[in-house]
Amino acid sequence: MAYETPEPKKKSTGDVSRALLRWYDKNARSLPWRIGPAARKAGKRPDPYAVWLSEIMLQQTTVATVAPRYSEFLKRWPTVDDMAAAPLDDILGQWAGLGYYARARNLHKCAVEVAACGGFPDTEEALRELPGIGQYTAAAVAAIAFDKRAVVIDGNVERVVSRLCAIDTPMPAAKPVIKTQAEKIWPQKRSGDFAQGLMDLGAEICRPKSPSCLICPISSACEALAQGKQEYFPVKAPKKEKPHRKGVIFALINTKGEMLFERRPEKGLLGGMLGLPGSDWAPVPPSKIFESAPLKARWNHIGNITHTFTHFHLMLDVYIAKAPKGFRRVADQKWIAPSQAKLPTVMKKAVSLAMENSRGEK
DNA sequence: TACACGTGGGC
DNA sequence: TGCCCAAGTGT
Repeated sequence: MAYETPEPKKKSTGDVSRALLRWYDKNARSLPWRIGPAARKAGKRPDPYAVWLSEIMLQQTTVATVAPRYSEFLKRWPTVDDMAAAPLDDILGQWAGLGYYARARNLHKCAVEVAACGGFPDTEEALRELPGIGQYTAAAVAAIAFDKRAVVIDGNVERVVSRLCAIDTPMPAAKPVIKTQAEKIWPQKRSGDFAQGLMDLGAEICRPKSPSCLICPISSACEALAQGKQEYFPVKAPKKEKPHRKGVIFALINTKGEMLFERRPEKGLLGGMLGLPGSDWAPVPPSKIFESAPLKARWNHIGNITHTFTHFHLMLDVYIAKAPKGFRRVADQKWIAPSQAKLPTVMKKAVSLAMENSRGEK
């Protein structure tokens, strides 16, 4: 018998947005910064400050990581005016461990600007001018907080749309293609719910690995599924190899058991954060190891720690010593009890190793 | 356009 | 263990 399977009925673009919104109405994740679809329909609007804060924290960071940290931020600084009035170092300390510290520096800068203007602007264009707000965040805040129609494209949306339309141009060249296709399915109303629905779909159904196409509300319109190539999209360029870098780092301990920390330069890696003094991080270990030490002392090598950043692997040799009588810290240095220091993770690792080996050094 | 910029969890 | 990935932005 030569009968072919009839082509399944494809949905129109309007059908896709209706199906997605219907799915979102029933399956929206309950998140601390979110007004659910039912309350939203009843007219409840989220606080733009809360939406903005959550969006900044969620940049390249998982929902599971952000949720508790978001609540702490909101409790400490309930309004944008509170945040604007806080010292930058308090923001950075509260941000410690979250990574991408430029977000925290821009968070403060943005809060100051917004507080000075009496509130957040409500258009994508004006939001886009604020520090730390790029194309994605401007669209997200405009849509979610202000109910504006804005095409919100994050990693989830890219994945869903590239599969839906089987876009085989490799990333990031596919971005304009994805934008064009997203524009076609984007509804005029409920833009914020549609964006969040697409993101929930990407997180829970249209996952990077083993997507749950069987329960996907828009599977009948999915070209990737029709081709049996769900996981093939989005097509990505091959990754570059991470280089290895090395350095040394010094833990100086005083008689109170405090450790000497420095505030790192405002720009660049871990900018503005607290860290232990040490060498630069280069492809080779420093030739004159003790030139970067905070003083001449009997430094005791206790081992090394490793850490992988986005773009390189790092190995640091860790040295400890006890501060001699009469040692005076310089301006940007501070004595802090190690348990109380708000540190980036790589520094936490070095401090932990130093603490484990500090018997006899304090 | 390409790269700098963190971290923790999953497999 | 090591690689992939997560609601991106700035330069």
